Amino acid sequence: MKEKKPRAGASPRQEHAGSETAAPPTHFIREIINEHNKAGKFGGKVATRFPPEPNGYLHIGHAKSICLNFGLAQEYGGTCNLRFDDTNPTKEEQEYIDSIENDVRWLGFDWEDRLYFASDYFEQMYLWAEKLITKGKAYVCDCSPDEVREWRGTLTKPGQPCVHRERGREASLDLFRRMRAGEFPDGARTLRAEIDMTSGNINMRDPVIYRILHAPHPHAGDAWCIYPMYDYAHPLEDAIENITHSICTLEFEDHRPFYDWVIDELELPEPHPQQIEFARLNLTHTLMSKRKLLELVKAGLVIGWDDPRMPTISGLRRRGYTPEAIRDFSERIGVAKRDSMVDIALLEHCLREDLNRRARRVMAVLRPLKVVLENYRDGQVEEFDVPNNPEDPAAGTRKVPFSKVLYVERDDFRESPPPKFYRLYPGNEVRLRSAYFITCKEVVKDADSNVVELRCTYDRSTRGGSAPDGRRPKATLHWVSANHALEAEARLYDHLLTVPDPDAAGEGKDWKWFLNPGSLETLRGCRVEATLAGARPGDRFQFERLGYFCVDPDSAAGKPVFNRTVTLRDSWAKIEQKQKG
RNA sequence: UGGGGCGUCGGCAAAUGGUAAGCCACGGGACUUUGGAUCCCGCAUGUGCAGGUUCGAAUCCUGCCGCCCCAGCCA
Repeated sequence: MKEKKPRAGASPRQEHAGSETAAPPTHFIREIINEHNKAGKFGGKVATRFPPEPNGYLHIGHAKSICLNFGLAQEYGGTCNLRFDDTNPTKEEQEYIDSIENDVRWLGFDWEDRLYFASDYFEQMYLWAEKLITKGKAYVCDCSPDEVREWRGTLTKPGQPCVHRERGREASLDLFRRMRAGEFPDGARTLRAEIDMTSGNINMRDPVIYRILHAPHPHAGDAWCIYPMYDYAHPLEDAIENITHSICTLEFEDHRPFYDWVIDELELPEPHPQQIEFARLNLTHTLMSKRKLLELVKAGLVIGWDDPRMPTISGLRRRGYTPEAIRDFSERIGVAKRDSMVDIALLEHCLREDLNRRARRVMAVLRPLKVVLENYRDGQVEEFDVPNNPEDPAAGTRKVPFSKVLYVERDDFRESPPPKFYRLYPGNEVRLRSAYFITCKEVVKDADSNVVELRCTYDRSTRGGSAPDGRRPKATLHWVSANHALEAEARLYDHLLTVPDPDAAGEGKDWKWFLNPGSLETLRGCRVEATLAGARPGDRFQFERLGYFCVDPDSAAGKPVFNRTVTLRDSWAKIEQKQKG
């Protein structure tokens, strides 16, 4: 948002660009704009818009579009409008409008006073529709949906005009006015553009531009019972707002001829907005379809739109993602016209890079294993200074209490260590971060031979974590003092899907077949540093050696809940994985 | 078998006729009080395929092949 992240050194791309002014990496849309500017097409102006339909929550794919549209406007000293494309009241809700505004703002973009609704233009659109009828470029059609489909032909068979095409302008105008007046039931008639039933482009075979929908509208209320179709409305919205570059996704490429037709036939002022299509974002191991996401929410497979496993902006936010990381990601993936699938590892990389720089470090033991220091005095408590962020000395240090009974991570102990395991095992010495070296002397088990406690000794000469004789344990462990730690819940998230691309994983399996049953693991009884007692929902931390965590709104006083945003890179896990084959 | 797009490393993606950037991932090494971070090194004798033009082709031409989108009164 406000702070410009001073990345350690210039970005490699910028270095490649070769100047201090760091020209952004280019892409075909920038080139189109540059050409327009060179030719003076829009008088050097750049006016874009982000036009969501309020029928769901925004996701990471929308973030790409938001960053593109608002980013381009910023770059070229232009403007970007937030415009709700609310032409279908049967699917739209105020809740979605609110969430979208919130998400765009959270991402760090500002539409100032340019918040628009397509529905605010309905009267003008209606008047223009009448003009089309008067010009003989539109007619009221009485066909049923099935009949429309039949007359339309197929991909390889041209369509044919229905009788209503010939009914005359006056009749159409009269009927259209009565449609608006509410004389007909839903679906009884439509207004259609009159173009070419034989066009190879099916979008030009007299597309429907108005339909009857007796439904209240979340923004326009009950003012209308006929609503314009996207294909008719969108070019007009753009024209009304003097949009110069109307950026949308690839599937609308086929619609561009109609987009231009509408503006041309209505003889709207030049220069007309230019529609430009780019490839939408696809991300591995997740879903990028509003329909499927809605299904997850409705089926209760996730707790809501903001479930931290969701690729929604609200889900990512709750998970602990930062707007900076998402914006960086959007820039790095580039903009092109080829269908692509971006590895979610890149998103995670951008996040780690951002969080590493700014997240406060803290020690938290997720799966506690009790450690008793046999040679440490009962009741003694020491406090150690622990750095808050090694990446940022200015973040200072904090005091962390240490005592005879501690907890360490259960994963950090093995009774019989595999090769290259450097952590605790009988007889081995390790460092407790910022505290002492300890050596495992004895393993205490319960009746079922579960390890329940480690008896260790500490070396008092290693206070602070370094030995006078210079010996250096190969492992440094995080820990908490049993009597001082705070109990917490941790929610560990993994990918939503078990496969990178459910559509490619095939064999006729539905995407739901690939939902990851391990996408959420809830851990209770975690022990965290007492300094976390004052943490507020949304606060982010690095739990040393484990990952980045974010305080969930489900937290209660004294009972914090942490979402694991992303793990740290874990080279031991890789070694272990390889050992397992 | 109509129309519209797109094919460059495992994944993104530059190169705009002058001899294949960068990032992620992956592999190796250095350093390390986070097996974190950081830093080094490696990673397309070749741009879907086949021809052609040219001193020179990922870029131009021809012909194939493959993938995506379109038959909502959704957007």
